[in-house]
Amino acid sequence: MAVSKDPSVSIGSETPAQANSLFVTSLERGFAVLEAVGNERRDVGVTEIAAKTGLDKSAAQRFAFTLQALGYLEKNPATRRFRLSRRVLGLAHAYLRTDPLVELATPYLADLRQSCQKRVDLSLLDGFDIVYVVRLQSQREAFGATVIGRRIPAFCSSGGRAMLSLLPEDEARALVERSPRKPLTPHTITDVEAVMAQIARARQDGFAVCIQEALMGEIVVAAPVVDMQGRPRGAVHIAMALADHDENEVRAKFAPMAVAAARLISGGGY
Amino acid sequence: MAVSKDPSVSIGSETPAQANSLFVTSLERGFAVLEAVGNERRDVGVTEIAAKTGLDKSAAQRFAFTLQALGYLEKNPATRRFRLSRRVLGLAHAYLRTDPLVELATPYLADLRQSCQKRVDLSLLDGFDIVYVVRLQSQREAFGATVIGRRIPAFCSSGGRAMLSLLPEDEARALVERSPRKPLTPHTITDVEAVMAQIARARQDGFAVCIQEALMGEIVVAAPVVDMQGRPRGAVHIAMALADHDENEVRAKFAPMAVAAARLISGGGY
DNA sequence: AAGTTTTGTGTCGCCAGGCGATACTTTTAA
DNA sequence: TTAAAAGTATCGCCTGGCGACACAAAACTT
Repeated sequence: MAVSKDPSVSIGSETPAQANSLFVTSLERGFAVLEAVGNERRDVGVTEIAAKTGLDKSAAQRFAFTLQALGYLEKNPATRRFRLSRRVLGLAHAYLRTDPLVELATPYLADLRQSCQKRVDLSLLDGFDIVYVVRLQSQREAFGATVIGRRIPAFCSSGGRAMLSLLPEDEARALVERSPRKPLTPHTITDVEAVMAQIARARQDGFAVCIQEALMGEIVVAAPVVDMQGRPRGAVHIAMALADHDENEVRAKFAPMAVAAARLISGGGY
Repeated sequence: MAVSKDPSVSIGSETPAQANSLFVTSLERGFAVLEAVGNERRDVGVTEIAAKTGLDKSAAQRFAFTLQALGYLEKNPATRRFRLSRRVLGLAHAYLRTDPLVELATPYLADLRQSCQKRVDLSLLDGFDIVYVVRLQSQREAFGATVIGRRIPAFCSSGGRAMLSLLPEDEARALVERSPRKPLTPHTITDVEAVMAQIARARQDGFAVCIQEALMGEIVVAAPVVDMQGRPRGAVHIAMALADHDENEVRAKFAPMAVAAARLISGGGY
């Protein structure tokens, strides 16, 4: 689920902050089970769930059973192991229908995709990562299905840097410093100062460009979407193959398109 | 969340079946709250959550608080009301990365989109509905963002009819009869016999065509994906504007492409 | 502006829902 | 065949969560 090593779904060490009396532990445990299952590509059994969540076997059994009864998990009758059910897509759909920024941005993104003929994404900042919330594929990209919900570290994504460039310098720096900066490709810039320089450049330009930092062969330009107070709310990405377009062309031709779209969305009254 | 009126998230009438001692009620309640919030476009407060779920105000408060603490709900500090958080996308992403059919189908769908230059979808059957799990947009469609997770009644969708055509006649009929058959457009066929006739035709043809039954101006052809036992596992859709293509062209040109793709996916060892 | 209603927040004692140890059954591995 | 491991079922204890109530803060009304 997480892009990095997966910061343990475990319950073991009681989340200290939420010792609040309103906190319903069972719910937390249920979600821990759900995420534990979701983190594995293969089906997982109750023993393994118990191990991954820190719950004992009985609890794992009960929560898995309940999630299955609710339709969020499916049980393979043959192996008696669990996997996520299509049902979880319902929540994502509800979110996408609900979020005002998504609703507002979608038509502008469609126009942008139409005019640039490249892959267009909308991402949001969430903790150390950006999350893709909308993806409009380009005509010919064969790879990557719909990566809705995918998370990428903000420090090495164009969208992340675009958004960070609008935060106060110290906030941005703090986030970069505290972020696990595991390189995603050989080209990922991980040095704090170097990343901050990229962010500074983005602040000047009004957009950020990343070259093969998240995915080999890919160049991405992103412009930030802001709310009425000027704080970053998201980012518009245009992504393409480095084989087809060099940095100069991206900055000269595509960056202004991303900026224009982001500005339209920002001004849309969100 | 549901496409129809929304069959009440309510807890009130204890789900009788799941009186099993393994069933963890708190989890069910938590999800009821989550879905109650997701069903509304606007933010909802604890009182309203209580009303919609049948929980009392205290319970609604506790679950909403907990879901917020877990990151699945966001609280607007101004209105003190809740909405779904982007966090729910994580589950969808995990599902899409996990499901073997999705993984298997994606490259074939990309090829199909490439060759037909239309919108291509993959759907699964779930209860009375089909659920869209993959969508590859066409080049110029301006509408509809990523409708991952959207549900459409099976009886009036091409994918649904394609899948139903491979079920035993009585099973298919039972599903159609018991399904709420509220028309989505003036062209939606709701008469059971008429729907069964469409399904019979699909059985013969190996694909189903729907014309403006789910969305005005849209014509869709779908072919079923089957598992090793020949039971339907999903459907490949090709959708386009009725303004651009008539039924004859769709049947002659696009149907074979959908069938071929579905067959490749079916044979992919799922 | 004062009153009135509605909605969100905080508290607390009671008790049933859930916890987890244990035992049983089935499957997988050796 | 045997053994180890994983899934399933049971059950008494006890604590987590339930829900009635009171309080505070908005949001309407007049």
